[in-house]
Amino acid sequence: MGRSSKSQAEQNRARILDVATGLFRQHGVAAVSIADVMKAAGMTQGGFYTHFESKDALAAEACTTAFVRAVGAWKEKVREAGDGGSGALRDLVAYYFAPKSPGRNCPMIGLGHDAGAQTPGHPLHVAYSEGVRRLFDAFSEVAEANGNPSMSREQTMIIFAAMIGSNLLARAIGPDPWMEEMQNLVLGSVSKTDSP
Amino acid sequence: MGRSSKSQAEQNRARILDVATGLFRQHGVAAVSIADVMKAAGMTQGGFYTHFESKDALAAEACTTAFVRAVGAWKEKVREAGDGGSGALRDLVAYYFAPKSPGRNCPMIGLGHDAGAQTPGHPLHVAYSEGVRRLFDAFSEVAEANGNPSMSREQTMIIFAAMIGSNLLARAIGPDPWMEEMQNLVLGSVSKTDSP
DNA sequence: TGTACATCAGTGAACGCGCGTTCACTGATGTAC
DNA sequence: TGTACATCAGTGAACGCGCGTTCACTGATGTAC
Repeated sequence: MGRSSKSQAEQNRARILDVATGLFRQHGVAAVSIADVMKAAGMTQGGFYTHFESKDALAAEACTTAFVRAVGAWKEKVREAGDGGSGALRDLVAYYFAPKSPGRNCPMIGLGHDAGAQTPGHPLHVAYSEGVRRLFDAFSEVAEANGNPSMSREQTMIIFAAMIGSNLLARAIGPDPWMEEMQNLVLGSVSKTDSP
Repeated sequence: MGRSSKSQAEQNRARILDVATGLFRQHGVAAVSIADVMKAAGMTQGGFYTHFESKDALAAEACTTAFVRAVGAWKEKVREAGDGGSGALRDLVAYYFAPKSPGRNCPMIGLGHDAGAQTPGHPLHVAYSEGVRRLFDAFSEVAEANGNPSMSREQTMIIFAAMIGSNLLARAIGPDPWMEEMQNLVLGSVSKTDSP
């Protein structure tokens, strides 16, 4: 196999990034090797460095991609729920809790450890911090447009944090009635603020 | 240096476990090597296997130790706050958020990724799951004894989850005004349920 | 449009390195008499 | 209580392995005429 065409190469780069984004969300950056990524992308590992300078560079780009996708998925869910419907936030939280393909796991949880291991200013750390902000902004926007004036910034932040915390435990512990109860209670706390 | 006395060996084993527990809480199991642990314990790496069967076995034991210590620290904080004082839960949450020595980081966050990577039934996974339950029980006990009948199981679980979620983000992002705001709001939500 | 050649995306073996673990060895400890 | 010897906690070098990265090579792609 010789040189690929320019468009084929672009496609290959996109595929590496796509596959890496999913694997990193599922296992974290440190637990996934370049060989894993390239194998999943259907190439040999040597070709990696044609497209990315280093694993670090890929991690940062994949982190950005993961958050962009998560924000996109959230906004689409809200659109599906209908404009300004008062249950939009509840639907969003339910979607967040719903079992998804492993590559669509919450990037705040999947990449949190790797981001925290970097010094501030490191590209992965920056990508993560900005990603979290964008996810919260999307969440907050839905909470505000929820047609419910009593949904304070405080409530929004607490539910956001509770959603993440319960999902962290659920992912670590696995299927468990107690974890389901916790998620249901968090979900229920959204509904409570729904009626004016 | 030849053979150590029986009591010295016991002390050394305890020291390895102690040091490993701290390092694992801070960095996670996967990011810490046996050489790191033994160096921190003041020994060479070969001696490790006199005391533990494998890194896996150490990880499980250190996980148990981490949660036992966390539960102990929580109970002591509550004792310091005074018996049944209505602000005990708030003090506990404030303590949870307070910056601590890295080896005292929340084990639910520090070990969550490693525990989640194991199959159910794996010693580390079991130790983690049981540890989380015990930490929640300790939290719940304080919430119930808080002298406040309006602190429902729902509120208890949500605050517990929110506490974990906001701390996960805070650890990943680092010092940040927005993160402080989030923690203050979570902390504030405890106070709100304090007065009957 | 054809031909000759430079480019470079991708291959696959190799690099140095750090990992978890093993092992021959040491000498102080614990024991038998 | 002393002496002779077996035990075994701890040392430090080595093991195989997988990691991130490099590199000589390949041959289809893109370009110059």
